[in-house]
Amino acid sequence: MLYNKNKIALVDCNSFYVSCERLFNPSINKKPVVVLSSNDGCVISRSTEAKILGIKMGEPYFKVKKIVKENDVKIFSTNFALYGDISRRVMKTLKLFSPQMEIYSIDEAFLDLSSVKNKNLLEHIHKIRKTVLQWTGIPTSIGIGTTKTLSKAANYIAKKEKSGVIDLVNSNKIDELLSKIKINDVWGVGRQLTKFYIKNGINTACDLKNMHNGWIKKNTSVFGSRTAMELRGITCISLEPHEEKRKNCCVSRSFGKKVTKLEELKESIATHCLNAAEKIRNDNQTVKKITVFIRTSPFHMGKNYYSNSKDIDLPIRTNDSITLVKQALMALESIYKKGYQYQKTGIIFSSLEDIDIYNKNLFSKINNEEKRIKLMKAIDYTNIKYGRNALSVAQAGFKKKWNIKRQYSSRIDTACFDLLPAVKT
DNA sequence: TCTGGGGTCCTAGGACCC
DNA sequence: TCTGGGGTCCTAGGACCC
Repeated sequence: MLYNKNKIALVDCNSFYVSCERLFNPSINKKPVVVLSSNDGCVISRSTEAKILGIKMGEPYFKVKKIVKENDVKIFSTNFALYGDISRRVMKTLKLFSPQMEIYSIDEAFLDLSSVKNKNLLEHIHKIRKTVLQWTGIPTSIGIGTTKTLSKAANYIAKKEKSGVIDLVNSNKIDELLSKIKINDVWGVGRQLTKFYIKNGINTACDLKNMHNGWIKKNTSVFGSRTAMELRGITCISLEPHEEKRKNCCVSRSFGKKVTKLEELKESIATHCLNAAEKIRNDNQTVKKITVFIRTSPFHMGKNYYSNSKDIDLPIRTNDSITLVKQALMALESIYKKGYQYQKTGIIFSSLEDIDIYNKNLFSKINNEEKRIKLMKAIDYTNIKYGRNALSVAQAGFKKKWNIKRQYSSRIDTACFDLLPAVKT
């Protein structure tokens, strides 16, 4: 086996959404803070202080209300405009340390640091951490290993260290450290695999690493053996520095309150459809298949539960909002049933392709196609300038009574002048 | 009363063909 | 009326991620 000389760092922002809110509100530093998901439904980011209080990730807000009240926990609704902007600043800073970088999520990136000498490695990652904090105000943890999975593991431990940094490349205690990671905390091991592994006596990352490869291959999918090999330092998941265009685009929302009327469902589907269409136009893509889905609350199964979806295979690829909304509403009407309390609707665009590939449509059914393309461009431009929904179609509704709850928003938008925080002098 | 949203990849099984 | 084997491609659904 070849000795793997890769050095992959995983930089992960600590309690990212909470850290973003703290940037503009220093009074909540060192206090318990949580950020809620859309519709103020679940806890999706917690400060260390909130974690200590026992608030779990993903827990519904109504279940932790008592803890929140008793401990004066600060609450925020999501503000993705803000988090996205801060994320871009963090990534831009990281890129200076390695052009070979893969943005893995809004708050994580893999960096290829193979060219850094071993003896300088630790110093180097401390410098990355310090720079990101200084330039963006966001605290991070950094783990480094010879594979992505090992860097994830290192990062997991780094999060608990005061230094915020763990180097598994130059470590002779890899097994010891991996023994501290429970099997369900290993990257790539989810609920199902955890159940299976524990049943077979594999309880930690170290157990999995030292398990016979033949056994893993036989009993799990390629996924399982890939993870185990990566823990041994054999690269199976390579770094992908080039951003790929998305292959699917989904826009869905839960309602702020239950909805029964077809008219209101129509408004929501039209709204989601417009947002999705804007997204794919922005990426210069067209769509071939759309799926519309509606459902009542899955948490009250059996009690008049209804969930259905409808696919429509478009005769011609398009990204024209008007055509797409029309199709989506037809799909909705075919699955709508009276008498249900709907909780969520959504739309999925799949088999997306680059627009250039199918630029010319011999059989286009849209009259004046050129004009329509110009119209879409005008809509997108106007909405960027004057805010989303400045220009819309009538089907999307005006009142949107069904719209989400967003009770605790910090209302900071770094791209909107009126919502910028003011500094008193 | 109140339970997020947006992705990717893998696999089994069906449809179809020779 | 009986009956084979092998291949490809597509899709739905599951598992996983943040």
